[in-house]
Amino acid sequence: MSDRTVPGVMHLDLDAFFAAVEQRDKPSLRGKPVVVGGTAGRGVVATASYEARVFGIGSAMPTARARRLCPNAAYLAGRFEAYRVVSHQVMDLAHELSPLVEPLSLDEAFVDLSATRDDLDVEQVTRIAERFRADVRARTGLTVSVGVAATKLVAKIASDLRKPDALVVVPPAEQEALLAPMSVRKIPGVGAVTGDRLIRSGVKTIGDLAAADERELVRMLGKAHGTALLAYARGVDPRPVVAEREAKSVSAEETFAVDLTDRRDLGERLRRMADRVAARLGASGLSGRTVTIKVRRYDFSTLNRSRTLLHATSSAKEITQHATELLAAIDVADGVRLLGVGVSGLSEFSQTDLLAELEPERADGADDLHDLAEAGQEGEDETLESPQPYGPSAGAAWRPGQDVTHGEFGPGWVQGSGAGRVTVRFEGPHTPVGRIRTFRDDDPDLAPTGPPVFTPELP
DNA sequence: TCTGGGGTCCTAGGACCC
DNA sequence: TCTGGGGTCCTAGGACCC
Repeated sequence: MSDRTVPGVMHLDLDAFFAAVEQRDKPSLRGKPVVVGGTAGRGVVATASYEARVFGIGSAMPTARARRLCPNAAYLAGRFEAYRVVSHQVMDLAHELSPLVEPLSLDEAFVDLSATRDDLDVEQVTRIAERFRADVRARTGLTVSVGVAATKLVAKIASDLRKPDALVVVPPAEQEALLAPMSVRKIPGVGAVTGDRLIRSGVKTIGDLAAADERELVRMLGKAHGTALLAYARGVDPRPVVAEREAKSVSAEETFAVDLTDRRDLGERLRRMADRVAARLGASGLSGRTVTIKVRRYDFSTLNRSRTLLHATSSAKEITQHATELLAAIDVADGVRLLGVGVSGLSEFSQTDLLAELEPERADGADDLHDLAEAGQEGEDETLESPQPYGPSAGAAWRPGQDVTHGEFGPGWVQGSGAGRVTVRFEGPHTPVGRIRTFRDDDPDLAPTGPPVFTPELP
């Protein structure tokens, strides 16, 4: 475990990650504004390239607004397969530094450098971190910002301090002076609501927070949040770097292009989302006892309804059954904007699941305390790859950014589509800027592919 | 400007048990 | 007949993160 007087915690954060992978793989986008996220009507920005940020575009902004701010940016739907490959490469490099790597998302992780070394000092961690950053660049072609400090809190703040492509090491002795003048909003966990509450009560900086009264903070923010924030502000952060945390829930949700009111329509979508959740549970050998649905209404108010079973399940039919019953009790007449299904209270594959797998015919549930509820009344068997007859991606067989290949022109990517046409630019990570061609969107020579292979330059 | 999708953690109240 | 305190589980909602 890390010693709080030694700069042993490293935080890594890939710069504008999704957009950077797109620019790497699409030469025509290098140096240009690129926005990755939901491209349909109700989409929001996941990542904007630094060139796009100049126009005021940032994460979580509605894409419609981003388009007004910068109509000429490239708007791409995202290629998570490609992002996962890169993320893996970076996490592998992190594991070369320490066995204690805690991923926070595809593009962020903590690494406990002190797990394998004693007596770390500022010079040593600087060397380690700079070599790591060079390795990431050579292996993936991307830049990563890194912060190193004695605690998670300070390491994370440090990695953000001089982004992009920067290393900031905070010697423990300088930590307090660094934090004190910063806005309380810089503390991860202090968002819009907590930030406003603090600022309205006169607590603007981390220094102010460190001097605040604990009882007052607890009254304002609750026990856990109040005491934790006060400790952070005073430089106290005992959280260890924890490798491999187990998943606590699995869910799927969808925001519709237009609000829905039709129960059959909603039920069908609920069933498809339950299929996806069940497939993911099955793939990771998990099942769960609590089924939850989420309903966001036309006015953005959000309801959750859940039910805890006597046994754990990963069955699509069973999840659908319970989710459908939960939905039946909700008034949808005014319009549903988003619908979701989740399973929590997870455990490793349960007995019932094994039985169901071994004896698919038998559903008598004799050994089952709960009413197994003879789930699928329609008797219809769920398939994982059901076609999507409607939805926000209606008719959008070609998504912007998608990798494709053409019989005559070779590999490329979709720039845009509509009105029966697809526009493709033919280029890859190691080609010059490519030519553009437009095809009928049912051109038999055009086919989707996986991501292009990025090969690092050899030393 | 009009708000994604995948998660985590916390709080509060009520049921229930000892 | 009235009144305890603590612990756990469940449900619902909300803040927050990337």
